[in-house]
Amino acid sequence: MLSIGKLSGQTGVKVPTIRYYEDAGMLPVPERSPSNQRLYGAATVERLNFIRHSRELGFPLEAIRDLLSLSDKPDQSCAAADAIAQVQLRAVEARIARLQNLKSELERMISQCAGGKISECRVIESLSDHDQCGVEHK
Amino acid sequence: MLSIGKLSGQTGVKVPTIRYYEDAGMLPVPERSPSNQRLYGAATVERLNFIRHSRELGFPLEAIRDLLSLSDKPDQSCAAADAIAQVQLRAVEARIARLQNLKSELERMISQCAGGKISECRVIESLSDHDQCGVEHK
DNA sequence: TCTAATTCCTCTAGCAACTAGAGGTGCAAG
DNA sequence: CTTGCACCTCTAGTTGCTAGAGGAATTAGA
Repeated sequence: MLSIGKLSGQTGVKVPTIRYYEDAGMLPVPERSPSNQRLYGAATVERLNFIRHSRELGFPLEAIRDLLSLSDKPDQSCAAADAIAQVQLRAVEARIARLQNLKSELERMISQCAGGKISECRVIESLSDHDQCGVEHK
Repeated sequence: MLSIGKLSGQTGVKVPTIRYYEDAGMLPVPERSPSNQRLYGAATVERLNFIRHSRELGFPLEAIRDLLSLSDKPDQSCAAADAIAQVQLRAVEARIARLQNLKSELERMISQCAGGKISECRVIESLSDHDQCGVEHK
C-alpha cells in the first residue's frame, strides 16, 4: 500500500491535487491507516496516470469521469459505452481542427515578424485584424 | 462615443467581461456620462478586438498585457512580441500532437468495440501508460 | 532512544478568467 | 407616464487546482 506522498511521487500528481480529485469524485475514497492516513493500492497509480494524461490533453474532469466510467465497468458490453467514446472522439477532432487553425495563424504572424521594429511588426497588427485571422467568431 | 452595450455589440465581448477587463487593467478607465455610464472612443474597439483575438489564440491576459505595452513602444525591436508568439506556437503544436495520439486510440477503441468488451479496449491503457504517451514529464 | 525534520491530516482562501445574479438608477418609446 | 431595457455596483459561483494555517504522526539522524 502507498501513502499519498508515494502515490504523488509515482504519478507526478501533487498531493493536494490527489485529495482534490478524491473530493471531486475522480478517485475512490481510499482506505485509511490506524492513524487516519490514506492508503492506496497499485490500481490507483494507473488511474491517476490516466487522469493526468487526459488533463494534459485538455479534457475537462467531467469528460475524464466519463472515460473512467468505461474502465470501471470492463465487463459491460461496448454498446452502451460506444456513444461515450464517439462523443469524446468528436470532441477531440473539434479540438484538433481548432488548434490547427490557431497554429497556422501563429505561424503566419511569426513569419511576418522578420526582426523589424514593432511599428512594422505584423504580430500585433494581425492580432487586431479580424479579417485576416481565419478563425471563426460569431 | 459608445456605450458599453454598443462596444460589446461591435466587438463581441460581453458587457460584464468588458467591465472585468477594466478592473484587470486591460482597458483604460473610460470617461463617464453625467449619469455615470461608461463612454468609449473608437480606439477602444481596436483594443478590445486585439484582446479578444489574442484570447482566442490562447494567450493569457498577462501575455496580452505585455503585447499591449509593447505596441506602445513602436521603436523597439519586435523580438519580444515574436518570442511570445513562438511560445504559444510551441504549446499549440504539442497539444495537437497529443490529441492526435488520443484520436487514433479512440478510433481504435470504437472499431474494437464491435461486439467486444471494454476490457479489450486500449484507450485507458494507453492513456495510463507513460512510455507510450510520447509526452515528456519530469 | 531521543529529537528534529518530514509527512500527513483538515480546513480555509486564493488564482485565472470569467459568468450569473441581486438590487438599484436612468433613459427612451408607446 | 409607465413600462421595459440598458446601465450601475456588488457579491458569489464556476473549474481545476495551489498555498497556507495549525496540528498530529511518522521517519531519520545523533
